[in-house]
Amino acid sequence: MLRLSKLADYAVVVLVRLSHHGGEVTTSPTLAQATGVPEPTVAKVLKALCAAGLVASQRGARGGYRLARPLHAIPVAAVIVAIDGPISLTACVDGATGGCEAQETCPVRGRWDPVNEAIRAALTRITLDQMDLPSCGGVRDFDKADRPGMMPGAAILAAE
Amino acid sequence: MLRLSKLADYAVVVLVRLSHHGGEVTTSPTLAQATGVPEPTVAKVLKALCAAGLVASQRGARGGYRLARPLHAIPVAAVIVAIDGPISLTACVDGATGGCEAQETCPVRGRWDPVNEAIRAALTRITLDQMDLPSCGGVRDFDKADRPGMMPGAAILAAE
DNA sequence: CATAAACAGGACCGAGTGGGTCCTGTTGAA
DNA sequence: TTCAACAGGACCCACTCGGTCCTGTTTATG
Ligand code: FES
Ligand code: FES
Repeated sequence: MLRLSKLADYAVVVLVRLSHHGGEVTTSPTLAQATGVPEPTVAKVLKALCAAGLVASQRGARGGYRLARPLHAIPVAAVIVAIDGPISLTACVDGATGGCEAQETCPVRGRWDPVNEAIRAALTRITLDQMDLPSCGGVRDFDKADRPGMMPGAAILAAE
Repeated sequence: MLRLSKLADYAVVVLVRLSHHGGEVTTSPTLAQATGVPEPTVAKVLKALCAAGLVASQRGARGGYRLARPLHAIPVAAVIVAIDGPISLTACVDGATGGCEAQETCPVRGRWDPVNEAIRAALTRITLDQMDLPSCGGVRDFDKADRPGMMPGAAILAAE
């Protein structure tokens, strides 16, 4: 349930990895090497993050990306919004695919708002630095570059 | 972002509607009429809910469904789990689609757990009765059956 | 000034999944 | 005995998303 987009997961990985480079600009191929995520995908993610202002880009030769803010100032909500965007195309919003024509009589009209809000709050409360520090005993050998088949993907939030 | 399955939305609508029938058994066609959700889909949802123990079924002629517990005892998390199930098929769980072979070195290994937990808590805290009572001024004419094109679908939780 | 490295920002395609439908039992009240 | 209604599958199609690629544009560097 509540499937999180895999791209968003990648974004978190990339951002955390990027933070380990200090303030130095880092190229997307380098990040791809370090994370094991295919390079084009890393580039795609970084572009989105840059557009959202989470990372700053340096164009031209010797260019690359740099964190725009420290990790502890980036809530996961910001990352998710940057990647997946505030997908407004609900059936309720625009009548794109035969949307609900009886909005004012819908039994759950606006009923998801509190749920929505609660989740949003939870996602805003947790920042990226909390996903970086080793707290569950995992191996943290980030210095070893090129991890072959690493594929971040705790991309599903299973309930219970 | 965080797209909620549409079936889960349907389930909430059906459950709330079902609660308005008191303890009387109600057929799925009746519920389909009342909610506007296509009948086969309602049946599908009800089967899942029955399997999860959220509703009780009465087989045979004059059969139907009945709430197994009052609304305030059903957290939305239970509904979502009943419908979508604790989808365990993460890339991390089974190596189905080239899953991560370097789980122990993965940078975000287990990092989503707190987020997961926070969302789960939020979803457990909110119960179905909170999605029923009119609190935002919406029209609540449940007694008028057959709503033509009603299509529940606040199925996307947009963040910010 | 020429060159190459690296980002920008699209278009594009294929696989996977979930919404929706249908069909065949099985149950049990009338 | 009959029929309404649930049980529990199988099934198909549309849509989305992950992933790739291509063509600019920018800017260090020699
Ligand atoms: S991708 Fe499965 S543990 Fe990191
Ligand atoms: S389906 Fe859009 S308001 Fe209910």
